[in-house]
Amino acid sequence: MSKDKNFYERVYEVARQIPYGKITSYGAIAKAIGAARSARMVGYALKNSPEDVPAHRVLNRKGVLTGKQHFPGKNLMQQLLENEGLTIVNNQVQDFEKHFWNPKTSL
DNA sequence: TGAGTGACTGTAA
DNA sequence: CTTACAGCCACTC
Repeated sequence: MSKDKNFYERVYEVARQIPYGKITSYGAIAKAIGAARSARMVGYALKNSPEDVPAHRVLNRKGVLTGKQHFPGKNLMQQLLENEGLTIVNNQVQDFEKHFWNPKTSL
């Protein structure tokens, strides 16, 4: 059981706010919840994320699908992103900054 | 209780 | 430009 379950829920809450066709980074979410240095934990939390959380829209700061291997199937994450109008080459999103969505901006 | 781990990030070479 | 290293926090065993 987690002591700071609130941390996870914060991550989910922000992740759910990611608009369709947009993407963000782990660090961005971490900052949004006030845990800028816990970007790694964001990814860890997303690993346990419920289905209503679009974890596939969360990438690392380079725009690489680092968590692709954690999704069911082999390239589900990429397919989901491509389905949202994004272009992915070599596990990396093209025009990452262009589609980047800052959680703090939405707050 | 302590050590190990990770869907990361920023800085250095 | 790319590659390497260290710092970071929360979680698991």
